[in-house]
Amino acid sequence: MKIATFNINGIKARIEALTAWLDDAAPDVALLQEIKSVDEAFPREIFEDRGYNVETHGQKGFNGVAILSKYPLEDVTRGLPGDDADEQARWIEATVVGDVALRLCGLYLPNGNPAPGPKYDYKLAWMERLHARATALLASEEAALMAGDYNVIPQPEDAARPEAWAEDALFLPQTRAAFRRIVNLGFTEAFRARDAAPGHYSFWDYQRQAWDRNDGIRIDHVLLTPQAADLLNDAWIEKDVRGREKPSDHVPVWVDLAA
DNA sequence: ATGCCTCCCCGAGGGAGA
Repeated sequence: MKIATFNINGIKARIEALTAWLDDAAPDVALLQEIKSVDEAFPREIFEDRGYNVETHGQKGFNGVAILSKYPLEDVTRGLPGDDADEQARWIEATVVGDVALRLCGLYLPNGNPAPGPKYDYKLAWMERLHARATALLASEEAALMAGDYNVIPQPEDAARPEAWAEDALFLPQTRAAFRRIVNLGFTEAFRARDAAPGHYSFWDYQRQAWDRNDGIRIDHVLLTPQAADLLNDAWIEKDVRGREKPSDHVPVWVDLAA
């Protein structure tokens, strides 16, 4: 089963690039972030016509996550538990059943800038809720993954210019520690399990010719429970998508599971 | 580099992103 996570930066602006990518790359499952659409406005027919089941958790203007799947999506839940007052659409879960059942969690972790400040407080609180959900997911002993835009640069080698991010919410020690604390519960970070080399990125800013200068950061991640990690065939970043027509500023990050 | 683009809201210019 080939699964990709992709921050598309707006479904309306990305519909042509996204459908071209789907037709070419043919993921079994695509976890999408930043759909920037309410559920009613999401063009689900375009994907259903291509054989995908569609589940969305959108909101007006920004944020929003979705799952496209060639397998039926079961037991769908929306919203990260732990704060009933949180109205931001950043989390969706569903189960797919291939050779084995696999729980999918799609996430769009808050950016958190400027730090310090209320937005950074929200990011850290959200990561604490993620830690709680991750703990429960491990306790279930299911094959499961949490994939999406984490807005976390885990290590200096995940940025072309780490010094430029020293004061940024994506790279502050407290951010990286919160991420490590989740991974260290027992998850496998799929890409790093396959490739330990520096210089692999999943985001390049639209500004300052960041793509042309390869001034990127790696912030889109797939975390696997042990039961899912046992199924890992491969993981990779589809870098060339960034150089296509009217691209998102992120590119797809993939795993291939024996599931 | 106090965001130089891009996308969203709408229908001008501001919020958000990273």
